[in-house]
Amino acid sequence: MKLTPASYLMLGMMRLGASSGYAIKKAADVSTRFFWPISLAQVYPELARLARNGYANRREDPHKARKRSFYTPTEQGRAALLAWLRSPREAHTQFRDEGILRLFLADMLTPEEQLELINRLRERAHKASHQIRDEILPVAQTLEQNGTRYPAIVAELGADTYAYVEQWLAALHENAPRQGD
Amino acid sequence: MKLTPASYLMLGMMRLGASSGYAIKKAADVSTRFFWPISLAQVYPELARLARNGYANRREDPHKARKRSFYTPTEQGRAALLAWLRSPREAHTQFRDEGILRLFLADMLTPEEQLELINRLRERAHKASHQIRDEILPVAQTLEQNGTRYPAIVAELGADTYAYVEQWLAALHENAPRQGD
DNA sequence: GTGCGCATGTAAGAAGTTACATGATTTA
DNA sequence: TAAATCATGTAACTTCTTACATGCGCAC
Repeated sequence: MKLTPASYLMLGMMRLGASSGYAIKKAADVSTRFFWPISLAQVYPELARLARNGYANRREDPHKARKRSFYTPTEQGRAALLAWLRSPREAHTQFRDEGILRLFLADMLTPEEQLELINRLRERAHKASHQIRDEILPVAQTLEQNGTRYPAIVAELGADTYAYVEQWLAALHENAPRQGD
Repeated sequence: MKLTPASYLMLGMMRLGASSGYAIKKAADVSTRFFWPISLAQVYPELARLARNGYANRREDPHKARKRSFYTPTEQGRAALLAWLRSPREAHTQFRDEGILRLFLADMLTPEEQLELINRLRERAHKASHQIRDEILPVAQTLEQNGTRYPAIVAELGADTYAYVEQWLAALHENAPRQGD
């Protein structure tokens, strides 16, 4: 059975204290959303798959009509997570951004439209940076109190990088290429 | 018929002078690869779809045994591309990065392993920045000579952003969080 | 008692990838 | 003449998304 980055994300979230599918999804929404978003329709089947293959224990809450399941990594699950973290295997990355694609083709627009587009992209970077600082970093900082530091580091990296892009686009807007430059 | 960002990418590449499926793929590899990669198995069916629906003209090279097709955008295709460029519709973005996901969960590693991981990510950013400068920017700069400026702007943005991340990770490596900080 | 957040799942489909299959043309 | 590159396409598969369906529990 092949584990994907989403599998490791989920095993990692279990280790950070999220034990139900719903909780894992909520946790991802306030932490990994900017570099590895997941959807509920992924989470439930993948949890079942992890349990079926010995990477997670499933424990059901019996005293409710509607059953709820709690998951914890097995020894095998913890070992697999650690092995992946240590593995030098080429990291899967995919970055797709329709906004940058528009900018790439912006020569077809009028100079005013070009400035508008640059401005929209700048605002988008601003918003991303602030969302990370306001919604994601505070959660990471509570984790920091019991010694889990990297979620906050990653959040800072994200917020700083978007702030850098924002500033870069602001400078481009100032000195935007004009006819005859 | 719904046009996707990949459709617009392909219409845009046609306008920049790439007229065959193969040429479009090659052009994307030295330009949009970092923010909208495409594969040949996407390109050919999508070109057929664009032609079938009136967004592109297909012209076949007849004097060869193995047929080659050249595409140009129709009036409808050019209009659709322009409308999309101007549209304020929310840009589709997806950023998935297994390396950052590893960093997010790096608290499970030993301090030495953490430094190694940071270093690998730093090197990766270094490589990306240089690939853009060495392989993508020069091509964009030849386009600049006939007034097409934005490909070079986008390449600069990419190279600078990766250089910023590289530098950020180098600083993290210097001041890496240690037991007892 | 109604709406919202918690909670679990399935179904259908979009988008993209890798591998396969084929053949032409160029260059060392 | 062999290898690399140009060139076009299909098949099978993976991953992920949206929409659907269901129901609990609490707060107002």
